Amino acid sequence: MESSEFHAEFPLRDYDLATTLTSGQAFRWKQMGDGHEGVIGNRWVRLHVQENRLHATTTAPVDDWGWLTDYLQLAVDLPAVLGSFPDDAPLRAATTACPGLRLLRQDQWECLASFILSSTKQIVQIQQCVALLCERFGEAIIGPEGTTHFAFPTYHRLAAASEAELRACKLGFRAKYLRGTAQMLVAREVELAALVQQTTDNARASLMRFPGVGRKIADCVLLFAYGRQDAFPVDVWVLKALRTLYFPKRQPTSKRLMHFAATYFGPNAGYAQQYLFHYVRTQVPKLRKRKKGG
DNA sequence: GTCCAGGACCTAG
DNA sequence: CTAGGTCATGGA
Repeated sequence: MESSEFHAEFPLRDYDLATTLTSGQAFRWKQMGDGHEGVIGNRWVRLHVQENRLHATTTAPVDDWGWLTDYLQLAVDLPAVLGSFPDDAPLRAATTACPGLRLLRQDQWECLASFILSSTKQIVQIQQCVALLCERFGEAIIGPEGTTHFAFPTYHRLAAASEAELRACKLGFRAKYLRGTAQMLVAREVELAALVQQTTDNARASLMRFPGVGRKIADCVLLFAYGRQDAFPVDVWVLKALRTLYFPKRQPTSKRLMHFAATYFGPNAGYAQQYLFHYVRTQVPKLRKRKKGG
């Protein structure tokens, strides 16, 4: 049986797709040749950019591409976002270093589950864990030429898995957190869809009821899945960015740093955070190597 | 071998 | 309230 492919094109402006897909907010994208392949919901998709046009290919018929344009947030006016940032040297450097870096709008459950896995793990390890979870617990999806891919597992499926099965996906101590969260969702103790109507503070408090979800992971989910662009996740990299770029001499307490982060960056603080995160993670190590080698 | 990774949680002071 | 230990696992 011959497999069919379905194609669409979209104009792209101010959008670095490769950097965005691999910037540590989503964990299922693989660079393949001149494009990226991944799974959104229960669709396999290949994306590739040519001359300011996005070419998308899937293996299931599509009558409405909203699932893709929404995921990629193609309608966001990036210059307007950058224009809302405070005008300071660190952000000028960060936005210059990676033009076109964007925030995605991901599935709420997948994002929550992925970031429960993320604690004290490197991005490559998170990708490994997510891939294992999908292979072992996700629904099969038919890709191009009969290849098999997997959707992200439902919380019903993960709630039914044993802790040992989850640990076999290299989750370590995070296994019981993921299982506990899945079970709370099955029991409807928290409804992810209902958080859309809540204020950011209330939604954050609801997310932090899940085991393994503290302030940082809650903010990641608010930012990457709920579009709360004022959410400002502070991980070890962002902490390093704040300390070295904004307070190189002083050594503020972490409480004061958090207060600075929560009040300084404005309505699109989450975007600023993503630029700072990517900047210190990619540029600062280079500067170190130069110093060491030269 | 050592340090560290998109932390959370528990305990002790 | 803050500080420190613990939890797994693998990359650099």
